[in-house]
Amino acid sequence: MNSSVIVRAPLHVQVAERLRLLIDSGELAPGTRLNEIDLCNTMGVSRTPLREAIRSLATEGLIELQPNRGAIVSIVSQEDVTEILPIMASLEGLGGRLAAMHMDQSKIAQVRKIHNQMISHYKNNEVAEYFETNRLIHELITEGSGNQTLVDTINSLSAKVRRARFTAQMTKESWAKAVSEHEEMIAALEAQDPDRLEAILVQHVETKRATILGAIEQNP
Amino acid sequence: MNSSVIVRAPLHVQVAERLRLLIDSGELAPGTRLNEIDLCNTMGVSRTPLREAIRSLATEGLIELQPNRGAIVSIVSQEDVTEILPIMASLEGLGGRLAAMHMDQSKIAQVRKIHNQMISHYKNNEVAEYFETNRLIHELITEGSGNQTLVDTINSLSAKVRRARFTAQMTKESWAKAVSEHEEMIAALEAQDPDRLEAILVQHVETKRATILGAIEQNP
DNA sequence: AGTTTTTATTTTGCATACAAAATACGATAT
DNA sequence: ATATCGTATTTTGTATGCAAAATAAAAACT
Repeated sequence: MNSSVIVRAPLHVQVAERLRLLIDSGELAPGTRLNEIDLCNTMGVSRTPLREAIRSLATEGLIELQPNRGAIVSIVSQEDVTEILPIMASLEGLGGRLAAMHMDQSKIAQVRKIHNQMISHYKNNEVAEYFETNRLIHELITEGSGNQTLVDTINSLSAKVRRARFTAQMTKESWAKAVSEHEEMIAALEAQDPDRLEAILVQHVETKRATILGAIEQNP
Repeated sequence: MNSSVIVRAPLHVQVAERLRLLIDSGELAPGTRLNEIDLCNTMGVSRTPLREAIRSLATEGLIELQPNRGAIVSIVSQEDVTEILPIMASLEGLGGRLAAMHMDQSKIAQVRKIHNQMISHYKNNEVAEYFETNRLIHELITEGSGNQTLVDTINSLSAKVRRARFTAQMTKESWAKAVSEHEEMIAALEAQDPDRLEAILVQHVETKRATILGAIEQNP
């Protein structure tokens, strides 16, 4: 008996993953029309699994179906972002509250470690590395909630905001503010203070919202 | 030129809707295996659109794919419900907060009207009608937030909890408590007090959580 | 009899083929 | 030259066919 059977994922799942990656990386920009035959050729699969993958990503919201006219990479509007961020604030706040209650010392220490890395990236002005460690910290805290549905829900919303790519527009001031909020986050987490961590995370997303909307104003 | 073109929905969308209905109504019970050929016959379509629909519902979480072995109606576990309800509490709270800020008097009056209907259903012990009006009130408040993404997110989570069908297990006490919380909700809404409405809604979902978990205890 | 092995049947996964709609193109008319 | 109509081509939507995997059934063996 073998309980760890290796089952290679179905084609439509693999295709969905590849498409998600292409969309997330911006290689398939928002608004791009998805030509089935072209994609089939580049991916080396037939139309059936490709179409199944497209349907999946459509229900995920990454792709928009246009009946009889195929599908396009969905466009994340300013309104979408404005709608999503308050939801993210609530959910990240909840995640932080639960994480402060449930995370053990070793995991908290791990977050602290990455936080320190992030700070040094900030000081060295290493933007890409900063964003990556930043993302990782939020991910670890959310996962620390122990609520997988919460993690999934946040990820799905977060993916859309990320795709809008306003992050690069961060000013010196907003960056400094974000970093100082992160200091407070870690302190609240180490103190295992749910109320405080929740409040800081809600505030943190609010800062993010202000940053993003500020950036949008300048690029109309 | 005609801007209101009638485009009949693609088959896979129609099929997905019918499947969703069958699952939601319990006609397709959790755990039921979905035989493609059988479903094709009953629905009068070929396997291609059916499979596309199944993939969609799978990413929605209503269906679980089992590679090389088809799909089953996904089973909502007690853990799932335990995870979902705190999220619903946060989101409904946010919805209420926004609704208290944005809803106009006529819409608030509409909620009051349905609330009064709900109360009379409660007094007459009309359970089904009570639940329907109850659901409608929550829907109206959430929609009153003006945040469509929030509405969608809540609906998606709510659908899973509803499918678990623990609602029938409500005791006299928990029912009374829910009703009194609803009185407070309406008062807060009419006073257009965001903080209060948010707090009540969070509390309300907490009551629901206690009711459901109490019911689960008795039916192991 | 019970268990394993082999064979047959069903069911899913993927590819292809055909039909319908949409788009692109060109000819004709004004 | 532009606009409109009609035809050709492309692209999507749906159905079907074939291969592989899984399940069920039958046979062989202990």
